[in-house]
Amino acid sequence: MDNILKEKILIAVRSLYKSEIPENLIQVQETRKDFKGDFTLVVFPLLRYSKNTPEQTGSDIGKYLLENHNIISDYNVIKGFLNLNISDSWWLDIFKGISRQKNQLEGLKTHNPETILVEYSSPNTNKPLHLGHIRNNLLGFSLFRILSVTGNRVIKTNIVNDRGIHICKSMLAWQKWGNGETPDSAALKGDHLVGKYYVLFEKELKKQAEPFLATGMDDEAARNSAPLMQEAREMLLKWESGDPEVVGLWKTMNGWVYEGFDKTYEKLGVDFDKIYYESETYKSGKEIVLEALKKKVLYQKADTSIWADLTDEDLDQKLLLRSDGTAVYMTQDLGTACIRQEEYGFDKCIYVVGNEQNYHFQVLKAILKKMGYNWADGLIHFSYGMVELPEGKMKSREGTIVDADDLIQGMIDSARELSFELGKLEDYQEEERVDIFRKIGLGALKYFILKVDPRKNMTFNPAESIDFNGNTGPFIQYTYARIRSVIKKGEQNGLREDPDLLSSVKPLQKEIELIKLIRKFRDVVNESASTYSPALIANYCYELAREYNQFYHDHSILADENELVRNFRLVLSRLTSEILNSGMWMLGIEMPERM
RNA sequence: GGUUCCGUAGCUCAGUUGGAUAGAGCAACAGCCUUCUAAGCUGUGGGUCCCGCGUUCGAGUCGCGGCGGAAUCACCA
Repeated sequence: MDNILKEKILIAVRSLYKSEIPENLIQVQETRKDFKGDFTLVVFPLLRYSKNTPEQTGSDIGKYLLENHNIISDYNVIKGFLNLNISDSWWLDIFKGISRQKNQLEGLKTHNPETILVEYSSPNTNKPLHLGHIRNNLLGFSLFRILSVTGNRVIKTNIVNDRGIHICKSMLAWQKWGNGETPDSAALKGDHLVGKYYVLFEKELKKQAEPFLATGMDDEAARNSAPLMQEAREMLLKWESGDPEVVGLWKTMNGWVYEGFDKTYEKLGVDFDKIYYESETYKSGKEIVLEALKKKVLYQKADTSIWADLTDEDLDQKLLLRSDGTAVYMTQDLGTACIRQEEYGFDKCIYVVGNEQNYHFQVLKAILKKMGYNWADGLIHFSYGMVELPEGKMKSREGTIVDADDLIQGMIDSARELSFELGKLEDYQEEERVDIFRKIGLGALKYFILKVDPRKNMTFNPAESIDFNGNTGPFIQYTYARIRSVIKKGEQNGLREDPDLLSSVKPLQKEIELIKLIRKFRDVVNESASTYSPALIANYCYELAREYNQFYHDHSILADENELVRNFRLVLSRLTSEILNSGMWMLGIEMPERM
């Protein structure tokens, strides 16, 4: 549409001013709400060809277009802006085209399909998931849906950080003070039980570190001097050498954690096609590093540690293997990337990882390229912002971590309370209500997080509950439920859509506004796919729902006396509901039929 | 200190490749349910778009310099 219009304008100005005007000077945008018109041509760039005032240039072009194209029904000029009205029949043609689509996701698969891995979640196995992980999971899953819809082969992967000193801390605390406690005996989710021992470890460690602190040691050194810390390190060494007892405990406790994680993932509605474990991938990272050392891409220091020199790329030197031969974080990421390229031959691998690791991924890519892996160009760090509290970062030591399970349950409970206050769903079975409250509570949570530009840090205030009114998930769900209700009622009264009745309608302004928005859906999805931004879809859905609610408020759908109007509004409503449903689906948000 | 990111209404956030008088929601206040779901709709108040300079016909948007905040610069992950 915009392109068709642009083309017509280009031809018009070229013939008016008899010169080869470059295409990029034709700037068409949607007309602002407070002016009359549908699209606006900015005429300033054309003045050097028209050699005339902005006003005169605008009306010359407007007059030409009005005379030569029946798409244009009217125009007006204000300062250097030519506002064009599109004829009703054109809007209706577009509308009819969209109404014939089987579903609103049809026809989005336009660009060349790629194989894309999306890595997200990536938890540590020593504590439960928190709000930061929720943002990560929702973004990753939504990206998967958006990229799939636009025609790519997308593989969801998760890499679990299941080894290292932090895991040993929980293990050691459990061993010392756990008395054989299990998730069953404690009636606690496995990840929370393990997290409890991690916290206990830190608490005991702090106690033990105090005497050292008193001698004037700094915090770090004091903690390292505590016997508990030394025990934890011994345990890590035992784990790395395969000590059966330690490995056994490690397996048991990680198993508890996975059971707990699975429940949280299920609640969030996210899943994975392939899960990697660092305990399995770090070895191949070592091999790759040793190989690269042979090829002299890397170098070895006197203490036998191995390094990459990236100083000529304005990056530092980076350690890849310690002098004792053990791997660091970067090592395993190198290994994992190579394994993934072998297994999937991906075009892109998108890492959904917080912006605190920007440097890490810059280095990761640089090292792989230095090693000669050209596919490393396809590594993309999807760097999202932190979730912060009003007073700053969440800190486990200060107990300000917002737990994922608690938050989810709290949202579902709030949905129930609000529904009760409003006197909704009273005639429903408890089973059905539970399902609806879950959809609404999670809808509110997910939308709250996904509507924000992923790159930016965002604030969550635990003291203020997440809203269910205004620019929220439930607002959009509510709009959807109302439409569904209208359609069902129409069906009961024998009202069915009739495509043949669409041509002779005279749409009202509000209805045209809706058609414009409906038309825009496809562009928004493509834009969100190319910029990796679910937020665009979220904000679009809100805009559409708001526009529809105004229409719904002002006009009757089923009770209008004109059959043509009833039919038209029914189709308009149906399309709106389908697009809201599709849009929210891409955000991983489910829509209730009633609420 | 170096690098990167951020700074828009009291609060949380939008703001397309630079375009007209910078928008929503929350909170506050005032209205609208005998009618398809009021988790809705309408209205009022609320702004030095951090500051300055520059580029441009035109800057919240681009460039430079400040100020403020965050992250990172580990033989942690």
